[in-house]
Amino acid sequence: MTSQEQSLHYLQSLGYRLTPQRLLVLAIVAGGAGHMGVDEIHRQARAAYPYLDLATVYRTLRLFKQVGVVTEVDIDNRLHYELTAPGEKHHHMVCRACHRAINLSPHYLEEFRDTLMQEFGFEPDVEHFTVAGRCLSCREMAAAGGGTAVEADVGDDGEVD
Amino acid sequence: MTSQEQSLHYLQSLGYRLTPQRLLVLAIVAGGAGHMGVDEIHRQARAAYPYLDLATVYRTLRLFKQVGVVTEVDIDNRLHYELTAPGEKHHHMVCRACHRAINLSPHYLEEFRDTLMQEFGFEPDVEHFTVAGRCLSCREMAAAGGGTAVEADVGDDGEVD
DNA sequence: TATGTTATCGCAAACTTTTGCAATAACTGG
DNA sequence: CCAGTTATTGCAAAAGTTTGCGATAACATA
Repeated sequence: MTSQEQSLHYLQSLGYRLTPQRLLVLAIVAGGAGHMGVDEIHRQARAAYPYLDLATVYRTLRLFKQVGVVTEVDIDNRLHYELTAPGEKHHHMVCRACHRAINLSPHYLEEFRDTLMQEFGFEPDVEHFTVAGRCLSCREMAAAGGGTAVEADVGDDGEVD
Repeated sequence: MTSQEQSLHYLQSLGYRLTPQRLLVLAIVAGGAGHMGVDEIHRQARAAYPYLDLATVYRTLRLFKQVGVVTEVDIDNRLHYELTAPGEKHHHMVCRACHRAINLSPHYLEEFRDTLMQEFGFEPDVEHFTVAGRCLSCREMAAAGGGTAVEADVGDDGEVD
């Protein structure tokens, strides 16, 4: 049984229905390399089934995320998804300058998770964990440029016109 | 010099201009108790200055967040802001069931931050850090209900109609 | 105080994501 | 295999957030 079939069985066992739309979206996310934007998933899906609505894509991906079939990553204010590989799960560090997503092994989070559980009884959503920040190369570039804070901000994200 | 005046001086020192709109938004966020939604900030601002546009509120808050004057929290897919209290900063745990935001001392993050810096050269945005998850009371309630996964999901966020 | 430069604003429109609703189709039990 | 139940879909519209652009106003300089 492939990983996709496993996911589908799992959905069914939770009481969700298996629809062509869900099969299609799952196949596309599984086929794509790395994190895919919602619009790209929708475009590919329409190639196979033109009536598939964007709202369905959003709903489907939200469901997949909820049950743990896919992992959601926020990249530059847009949602991206990738297949959750059971056994080799990972989280993400997203650079707010270059918007690259770097994988992060769950090992780095276990300690943090345990602390939150013990101290607050709060169960963090480590399935869908993302840290924003700045990656090494972007930090080096910013340091090399060495401008004022305002100039640096312009380069980073265009806040200043 | 009040904390607000400090923030304004800081903005100016970075090369940003002091406008009535920025003063107003800052005063409102400073006056509000806890995290405020964007619409609420906008509503209060319009009471004092009716022409202030929602886009300006968004831009202003984004700027404030960027320079560290306010802290952004995502609560139930909506942006909320609160004044950043220097010296007593904190982060947030947002429950995905009841949408309450629980404060988290930065102490719990220092270790994690250091690890990321050392291992990957990645500088996490600890200024604006939020963890999603489920709080103690919501987890207890879910456990008490003890329904199926589907029923539990309905109660949680209405995904299933 | 007058003048020039340009960051910021207001407006309108775009974009991303969510939601209400009637019609449809997936599953269940007979 | 047929009928009943209801989760899911497509569509349309709303909600939340961002962006382009010309006009305005904040700051710097003289």
